Amino acid sequence: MSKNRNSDVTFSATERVNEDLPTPLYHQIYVLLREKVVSGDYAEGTLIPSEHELEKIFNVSRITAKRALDELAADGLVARQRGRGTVVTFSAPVPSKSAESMDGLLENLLTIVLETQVTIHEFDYVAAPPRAAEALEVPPSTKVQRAIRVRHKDDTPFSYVETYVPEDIGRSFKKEEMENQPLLALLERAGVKISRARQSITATLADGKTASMLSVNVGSPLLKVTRVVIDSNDRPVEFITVLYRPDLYQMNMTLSRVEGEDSNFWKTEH
Amino acid sequence: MSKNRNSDVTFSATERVNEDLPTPLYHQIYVLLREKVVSGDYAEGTLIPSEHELEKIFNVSRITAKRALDELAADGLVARQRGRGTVVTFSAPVPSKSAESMDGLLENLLTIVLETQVTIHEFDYVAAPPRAAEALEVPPSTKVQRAIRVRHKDDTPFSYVETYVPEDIGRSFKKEEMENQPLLALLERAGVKISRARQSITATLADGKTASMLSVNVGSPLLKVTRVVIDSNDRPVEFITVLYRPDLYQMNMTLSRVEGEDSNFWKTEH
DNA sequence: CACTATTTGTCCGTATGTATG
DNA sequence: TCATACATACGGACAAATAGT
Repeated sequence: MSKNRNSDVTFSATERVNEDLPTPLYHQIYVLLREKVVSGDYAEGTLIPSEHELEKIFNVSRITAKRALDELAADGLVARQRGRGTVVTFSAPVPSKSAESMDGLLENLLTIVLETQVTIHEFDYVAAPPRAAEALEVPPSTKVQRAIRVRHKDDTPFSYVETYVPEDIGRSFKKEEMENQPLLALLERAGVKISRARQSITATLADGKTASMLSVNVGSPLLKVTRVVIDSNDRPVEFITVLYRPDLYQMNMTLSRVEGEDSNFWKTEH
Repeated sequence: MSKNRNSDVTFSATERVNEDLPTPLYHQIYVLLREKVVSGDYAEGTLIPSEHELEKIFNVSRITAKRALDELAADGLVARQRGRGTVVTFSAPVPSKSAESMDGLLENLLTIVLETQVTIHEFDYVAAPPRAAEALEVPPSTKVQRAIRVRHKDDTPFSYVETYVPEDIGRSFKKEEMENQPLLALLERAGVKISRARQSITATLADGKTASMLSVNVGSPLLKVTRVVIDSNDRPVEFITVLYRPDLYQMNMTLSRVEGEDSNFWKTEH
C-alpha cells in the first residue's frame, strides 16, 4: 500500500474524460487535477495519483497521463520525483471567510470596496444587447452605458464586472469617477432612489476574454452573479454581471430558522 | 455593403482566440459564436459573420472559420446557404423572470422538494474526512453518517448532495427515510432544535463521479453550496455539500436597500 | 439579360499536434 | 524512443449559388 497516498479524495472507478470533446485528453486530465490542487482537495504535501493509476482511472496511455502531470509540475503546483511520486507543493489559499458574516453579499461588498482597487477596461455607450435591454426594460438596441471593470486585491484580479446603465443616468458621471466610487453611490448622486435588487447566482466557465482578465486558465470555474437594481419608481437603473474567482471569493451568508414553521423555511439573518 | 448583416454586435478587441491553448481554434470560435446565438446577441434571422469575416476577425484560415460555422449548423443553431451566408435559426429563450422570488434559497427549497425525486447512492458510517470533521467540530476520523443523494426532476439529474451527520443523530433514522423526507425534518424528529446555518456559495468543475451522476461532461461548471446547520446549543448537526447543474438551477434572491445608510448595506427581503 | 461581388462547398498539399502501442 | 494513425490548421484553388447592378 502506498504510504501517504491521498485516499480521502479519489476519482471514482468509472472516471472518464470525454473522448468526443476536441480538447486534448492530457489537458482534460490536467484541468481536473489542477482544480483538486488549487481547491485544496489535494492538500499540500500529499501524493497525487501516479501515472499508472491515472492510466487505469482514465483509461488512457501512460504518455497522456505523464503529460498531464508534467503540465502540473510546469505550473509549479506539484513536484515530481522518480521513485517517489508526484507531491503537491501548492498550499491552497483559505477563501476569505469574512469572520462574522452578516448579510450575504452585503458585508462583503463593504470590505471588498475597502480592500480592492478597480481598473476600468471599457467604458462607452452602445446599443443594449438583448439581455441588458430586457433587464433594464428598454427597447432592444436602445443606447445604454456599458462599463467593464476588473477588481484587484493586491494586484491579483479578483472579479470581472460588466455593468449597463440607462443613458440618462450614465451621463451624470464620468469614466474616472467609476474608479473611485461604487456605482451605487454614483447612481444615488444622480438622484436615483435605490429601492431593491433582484439577484441570481450561477456558475460558468472562463472564456478567453474573462480568463485573461482574471488571470485564470480558460475553462476554469467562475462564480457568476447577475443583479438588476431597481429604484423607488420600479424602474431598473442598473444591470450588473460579476464573475468571481472562486479561489479568492465565496459568497457567505447566515440563515436563521423561522420559528413555528414545519416546512423548510429559513430567513436570512441581519 | 451586405444587407442585413449583423452589425450591432461585434467582437471586442480583447475577444481573441488563443493559439497557445490546447483547445482547437475552431472550437474556441464555435463557443464564442454559440454563446452569442443562444444569448440572443445574434437574433433569429440575422446573418452572422461570414467565413471571410471570421478569417479577418480572429486571424485564422478559412478552413478553421468554416469548421466553427459548420459546428454551429450541426447543432441546428444556424443554417448555411451558398451565396447567401449563415443565418441564425435559433430563437433565444426569454429568461424567465421568476416573478415571485421571495427569499433566496428558501422558496426554491420548497418547490424543489415538491417537484423532484431523490435517489440515494451511498449511505454508510465512515471516518469523517477532514473538512467534515472540522465543520461538525468533532475530532478527525470520528465516525459519522455519510449520505450521497441525487435529486432528479423529470428523470433529469438536478443536484448532487453529500451530507455528514454526527453518528448519534444519524442512527435515529434509516436510509429509506431519506428518500421521502427532508433531512432537516429527520433531524427535528430526532429532537434537534435547529437554530441557524452558515452557508457558502462557490463554483467548481464536474469530476468523473459528479459528472456521471449529474449527466454532464467532465469539466462542466457546477454551482457548489456548502452549509453547516447548527442547533440551539450551538452544536453543528449537519454538514452538507450540494452541487447544482447551472443550466437547471440558479439561486435567486431579492435584496432591499437599508434606509438611512450611506454605505453599501442591503438586507434580504422576506 | 449578362456581369460582378459575395459567400459557401469541395478539393489539394503540407506542417504540426495528439494519442496509441 | 520509435512507428503509426488521426486531428488540426494553414494557404491556395476552383466550382456553384445568391443578390445586386
